Amino acid sequence: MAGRPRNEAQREAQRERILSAAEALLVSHGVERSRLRDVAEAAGVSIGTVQHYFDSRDRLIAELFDWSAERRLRSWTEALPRDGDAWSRLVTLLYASLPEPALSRSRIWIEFCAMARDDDLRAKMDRFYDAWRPPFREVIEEGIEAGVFDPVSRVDDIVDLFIMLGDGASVGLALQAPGVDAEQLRRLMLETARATLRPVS
Amino acid sequence: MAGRPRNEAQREAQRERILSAAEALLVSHGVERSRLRDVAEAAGVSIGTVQHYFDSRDRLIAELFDWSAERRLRSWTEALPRDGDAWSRLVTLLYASLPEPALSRSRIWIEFCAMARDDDLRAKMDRFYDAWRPPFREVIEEGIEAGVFDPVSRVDDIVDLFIMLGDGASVGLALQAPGVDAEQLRRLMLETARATLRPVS
Amino acid sequence: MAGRPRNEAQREAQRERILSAAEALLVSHGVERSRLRDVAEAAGVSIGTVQHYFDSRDRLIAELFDWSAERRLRSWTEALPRDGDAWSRLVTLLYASLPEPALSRSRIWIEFCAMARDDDLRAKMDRFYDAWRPPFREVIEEGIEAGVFDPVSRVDDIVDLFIMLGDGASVGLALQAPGVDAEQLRRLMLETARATLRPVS
Amino acid sequence: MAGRPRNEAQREAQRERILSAAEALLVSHGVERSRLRDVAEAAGVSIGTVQHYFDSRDRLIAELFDWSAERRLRSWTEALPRDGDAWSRLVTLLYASLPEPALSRSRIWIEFCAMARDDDLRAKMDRFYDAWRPPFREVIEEGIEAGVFDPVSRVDDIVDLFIMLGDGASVGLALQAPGVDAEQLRRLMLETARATLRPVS
DNA sequence: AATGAATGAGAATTCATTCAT
DNA sequence: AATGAATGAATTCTCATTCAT
Repeated sequence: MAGRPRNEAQREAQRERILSAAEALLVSHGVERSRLRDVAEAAGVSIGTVQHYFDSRDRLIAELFDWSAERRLRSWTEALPRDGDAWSRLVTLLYASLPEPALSRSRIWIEFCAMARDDDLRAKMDRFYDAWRPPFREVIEEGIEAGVFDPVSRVDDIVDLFIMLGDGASVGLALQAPGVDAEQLRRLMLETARATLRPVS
Repeated sequence: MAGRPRNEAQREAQRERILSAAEALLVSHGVERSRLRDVAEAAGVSIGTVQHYFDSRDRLIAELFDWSAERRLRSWTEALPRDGDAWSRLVTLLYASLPEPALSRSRIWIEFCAMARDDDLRAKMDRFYDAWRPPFREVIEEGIEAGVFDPVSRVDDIVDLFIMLGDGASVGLALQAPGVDAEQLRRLMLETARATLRPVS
Repeated sequence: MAGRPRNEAQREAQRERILSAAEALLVSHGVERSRLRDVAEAAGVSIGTVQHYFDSRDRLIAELFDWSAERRLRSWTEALPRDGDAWSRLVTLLYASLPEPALSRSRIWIEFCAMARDDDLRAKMDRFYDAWRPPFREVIEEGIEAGVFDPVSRVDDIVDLFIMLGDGASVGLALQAPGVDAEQLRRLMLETARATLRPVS
Repeated sequence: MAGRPRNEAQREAQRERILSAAEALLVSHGVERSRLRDVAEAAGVSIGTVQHYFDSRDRLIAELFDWSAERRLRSWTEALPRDGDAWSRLVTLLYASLPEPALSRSRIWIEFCAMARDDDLRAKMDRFYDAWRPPFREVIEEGIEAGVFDPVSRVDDIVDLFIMLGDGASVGLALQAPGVDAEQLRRLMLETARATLRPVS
């Protein structure tokens, strides 16, 4: 069947459709078990179309990572509160850093971490990893300046601690480990923040 | 070359040899990139021999996980200090829970987490995940009883926090994220432990 | 060489081409000796193409049986004479039930019988086996009503007798047993029919 | 484990044990699906032992055919009645030619027929096929001389007809075709014999 | 633009055979 | 005599990629 000429918006919609189908597939079957053929089927297009849009499987995966990571980061930064006191803003940040609500978030994240052995993807991951730091740092430093935080250690360490907690939460969720759920994770984060930043009540 | 009958010990040695070679391979190339052929070559046997011992690639991977997980756990529990005060023992535990010394250890661990999609492997992972809790709990409770710990929250939460930190560290190491290294991780763990358990100096 | 989109008819033609090549191969070499590679070569396509159309070797064999059995049955029922007296029509039926003209036909037939161990194929065979009965029964009953047949036993038994003769003929032909050939088989069938139906001259 | 020296009888017993296990396997899984390994397991010996006794898989199959065919023929000839009138002796022969009682008899027979494409086995099968003729011929000719049979056609044709019926019965039984069972087959044989030999009552 | 038939390289799997013990 | 570890050739299976339509 001959294709119809598409304007930019239609092209983009088609791309998103394929990416979205691919992401769902990666979550449930993993990267290596997701064949181009399945992606095409799930997206309701032909294999040829997938390759028309993404050239090769490797590029599809790479673009999927970008798309996925960017979406996650954006949805996080959009959640950044502009007002309120430092503590309440930090809590919002912490909660938003949990790979919630969908379990799929943690799965895909872990999957990408596992793939990050080739330098190309790892460099991307690093940049992504790094992007989490500034917002945390800002709100903490603000709290310190405002005199409401009394951190037990260096700010940088506390920032990295929060990020590690987010990653650890991803692992726990992806494993669906017994006793690990969203509520518990939120509690752990809160308690850790309280213990390390010692906010004045 | 034809095989010779082997006794049980020799059989087991051969199995270990293959598992060991396979682990090294998985660590450096990842699960999906490790072909049977490479495993055989690395172990210095034929592909047929690998399959003689493990039936299929899938089984090899599965058994490798068991073997790997068990070894990691054992090496951790063997590191459990029998004497000393609660704090120094806890520190030993925390340091030992880092997927050190080989950075590669975290890689394979994350890889296995990513694979834990099917219930079979996930159940195994869960049990493994669970095995980390008791030692932490014991030493913390001991410290409390001895009056040297003054925890800021429930013991169970602190235990899970430490485990999450270990997982988060694995992710950070696997990604070789900038600024993340063994020393920093040890520092973070120590500070977190200090902040949440408030050991009496 | 890349494939081109094909319409339904072309697809079917390609399928038939492969099936036909496969049948010829199975006839001459047997099921187990016919490798996918040979089928592909005989059909003038690549192995991948065979698997594109039939998924797996097992499915190819299964579909080949369906295709083969249906063709044999159809060619038989198409040979059913519409006019003439009961006796001459019966003779036509009997002759047509011989796995002639190709001796090879009996080979593949016996091969399929031998494979009919699993219930799936056996059920198919049963249905196929059963399909031979009605035409025989009809012509015999017609002859009885017309008063030209005077059977020595129940019609159903005679029908099954003819079918068994057909199968026995297949075996004899497949074995190329000494003294067994198409002409002798036709004679045997005729004499048996005459002895059991006692047609009025 | 070192083998014990065996006397001739023990050797033969071991052979029979393997052959017997192999036969059962062929019946249930077919020749091609029966691996040496399964035979060994079924016989309770090692693969090496099977090959010690039969050299190669092909020889095992070949010897299995001999053993199986000879056993079937012997059990048939042993059933040959020495006394009684021609008709009752013929009936005994006919019944004994059915691959009864075990369904496995027909299965293995069909299996061997299917294999008989290489000349070596086919020659053996032919000789085996031929062996059925003399006993039938003798009893029929004796009946004719005694004036109790009045055959509708040449004796040779009637003999071959009976043999074909036996083969057809094997096929029907092997397929477990609906309506085909031992009793029906006996009835069909009897009626056919009566119709073609016209015994004087 | 879209399709999917065709390909073939790469990987896993099967299994009879060899032979040291 | 008996074993079964080790092998490797033969085969099937997987799947991204190419490209004519």
